[in-house]
Amino acid sequence: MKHLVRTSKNLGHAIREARKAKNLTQKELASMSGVWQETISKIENGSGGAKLETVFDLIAALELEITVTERSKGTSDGLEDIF
Amino acid sequence: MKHLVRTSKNLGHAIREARKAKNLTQKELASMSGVWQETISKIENGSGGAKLETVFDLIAALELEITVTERSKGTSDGLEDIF
DNA sequence: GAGCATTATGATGCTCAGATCATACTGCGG
DNA sequence: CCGCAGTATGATCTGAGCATCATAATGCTC
Repeated sequence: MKHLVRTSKNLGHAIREARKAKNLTQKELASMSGVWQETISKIENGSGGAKLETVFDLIAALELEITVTERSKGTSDGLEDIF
Repeated sequence: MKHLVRTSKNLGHAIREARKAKNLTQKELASMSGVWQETISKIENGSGGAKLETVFDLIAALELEITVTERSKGTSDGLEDIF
């Protein structure tokens, strides 16, 4: 699954889905990533600007990857899961 | 061009390239995005965890998009510009 | 190399994220 | 219901990002 991310909320959503897909609890992710469970909760709910570093820690622990590309002009090129 | 991003430094690099590709100065980007030129400089040089919001502001102004996907197991699937 | 444009660095004050602990809320199984 | 696992919320404190201004360093062009 591919997540187009434009806001903190989007990112939080993507992270939550990835975590659930791996059947991890916030607490487990916390000990894996070094980020506190409380902080993960806030980030997943998109509660305001987290720090980049923190997000990268989570991304790494969840074995996700982030790519930056030029915005596809034709709105959606079809398959992304935009939310 | 597609940038695989794992660290703040990567992101900064991607942002700088995108800015240059659009022939914008940091100052111009600053007034477009509402982020200070000094802050842009720091972010482009990957000087520590910027805030997500700030980065999203730049991403939006540069008409880039961020996608989050599962990490491709087979190292590189070939074409990304990893740095 | 002078001079201007661009980018980097330094200092300060405010604001807020994150660490930390405690606790409240929300399912869900029994 | 009750209790437990999971998640969210609240408070405090510390540290760091960002706005802001000033200035230094760098890069170009002539």
